[in-house]
Amino acid sequence: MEYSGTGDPKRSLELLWGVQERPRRGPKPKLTVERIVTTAIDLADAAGLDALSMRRIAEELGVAPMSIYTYVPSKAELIDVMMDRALGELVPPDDVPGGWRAKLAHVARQNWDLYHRHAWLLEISASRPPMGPNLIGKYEYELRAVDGLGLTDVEMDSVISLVTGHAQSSARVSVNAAQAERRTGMTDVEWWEATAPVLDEVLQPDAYPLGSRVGTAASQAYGGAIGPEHAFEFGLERILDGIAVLITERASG
Amino acid sequence: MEYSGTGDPKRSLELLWGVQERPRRGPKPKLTVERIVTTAIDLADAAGLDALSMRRIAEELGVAPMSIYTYVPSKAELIDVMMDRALGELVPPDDVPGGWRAKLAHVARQNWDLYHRHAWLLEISASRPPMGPNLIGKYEYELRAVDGLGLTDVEMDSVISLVTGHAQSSARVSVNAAQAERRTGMTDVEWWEATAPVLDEVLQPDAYPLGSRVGTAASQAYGGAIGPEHAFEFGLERILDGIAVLITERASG
DNA sequence: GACTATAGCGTACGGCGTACAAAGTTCTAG
DNA sequence: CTAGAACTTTGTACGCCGTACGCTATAGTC
Repeated sequence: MEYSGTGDPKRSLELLWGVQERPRRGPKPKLTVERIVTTAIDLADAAGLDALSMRRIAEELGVAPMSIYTYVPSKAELIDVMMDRALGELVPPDDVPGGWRAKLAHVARQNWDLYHRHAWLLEISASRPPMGPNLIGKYEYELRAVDGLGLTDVEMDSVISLVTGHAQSSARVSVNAAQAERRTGMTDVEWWEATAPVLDEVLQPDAYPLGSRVGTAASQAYGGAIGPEHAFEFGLERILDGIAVLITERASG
Repeated sequence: MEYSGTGDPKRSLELLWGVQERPRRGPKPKLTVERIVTTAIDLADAAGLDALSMRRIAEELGVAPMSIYTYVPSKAELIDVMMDRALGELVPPDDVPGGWRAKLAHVARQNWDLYHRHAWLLEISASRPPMGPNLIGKYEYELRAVDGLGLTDVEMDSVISLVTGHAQSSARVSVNAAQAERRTGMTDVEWWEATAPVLDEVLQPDAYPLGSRVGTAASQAYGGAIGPEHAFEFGLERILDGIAVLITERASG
């Protein structure tokens, strides 16, 4: 597990906002923070955060491992910058036609997509969020989706957290499922074929009637890759319905 | 990041269900899987999954590191067993008075509490779930909370995923916030005092009007430890409202 | 008493992040 | 034009990690 926000806040922020002034002496730098971040994101996209090592980044850049530390205080700060960079890919909901509901759905799907493009975002434990331009911008335009509906400020914040949290947790399931095969070298079918017989030996017949019935139905209806996406859309509809109830209450009460 | 379900499924299941037959020869084992799992859970509770190493467990048990591998094929399987064991602490919703709504709320809060007691559960990437008695039991009794309401099997599954997913994602925020101080050696106040001035220098005034207003309101209303819990309860209410809409549809349609 | 299955463990390998100090490079001050 | 300061690059080393391998000691079976 990698942790964000463990470094010196001042140094982190300078990095995130790119406010380091050009030094006036010394040899020309071979690299830039930009190039390091781009390389690191590519590596993490391809192989996950576990496979992202300072040595590996350096190798990719044709440089000694320790050279990276001239540009970035530690791996934690690098990951902060990677994260903020990735958030810059999100498309704000402002131009989405339709009311709050369509805009919130757009926000959720943008987040869902982003986690699939950069699955390593799900491996970061953001104790203290990297306060970069893109994170702050994200918060701002996501809030605009629910502005002017009669919700309190605190409710607006809660609604955004709920919707983005749902996107994150659904994406986690989806991404894990997609990665399981690569990681274990075993397809879902192979895994189940190895698991089911042993499970049958150990399970009392009809000990779990509901679980067997529902589990079978669910896996048959949306077996494989469609399952998590369906769960995401299903949950999103319920959540938006629930938010609609709140908005109606506030409007009529 | 630690991964579950990466080992041989057959061996994993034998471990989870405790069906290894007692060997008939050789020296008396010093340890049991039980003791190893208990020790590992205690260590993980205290210091997180990162600090849980085979060497550390062995030290705690007064044994050489490699001895653990007599009982457990690898760290991945050990974590599978730890996870299933932890799930055994959950209290089923059957005896909760009230209808589906009270029962689902109970399920959500049980999950929320569990993640706080065993924060390391959030660090496990469960690509293939450990099919132990407690995981299977959990699915069964959670489904009972929404049985007989006119929902399809697939909908029942989706509802449970939604509720437990919300508990997990809210707990993740809460746990991260609680751990941030220990991890960084810096309180929230100190962190913000170091962050805010640098941020002010770099931010255009009024560039983010909504974000500033709402962010301030949210952090003042539920500053510190209450924030995540409020977000959890808020989200739970919205989700249950949304599920109510679905149930009403199914009943009337 | 011989055989064998099993438990326990010492050693070693290849990975990680990064502290530290030495060496090389470029600019500035005098 | 030169000396030294500021800066970049890098080699080495430390202490962690999971665990493969093979040896030794032990306990049950024939």
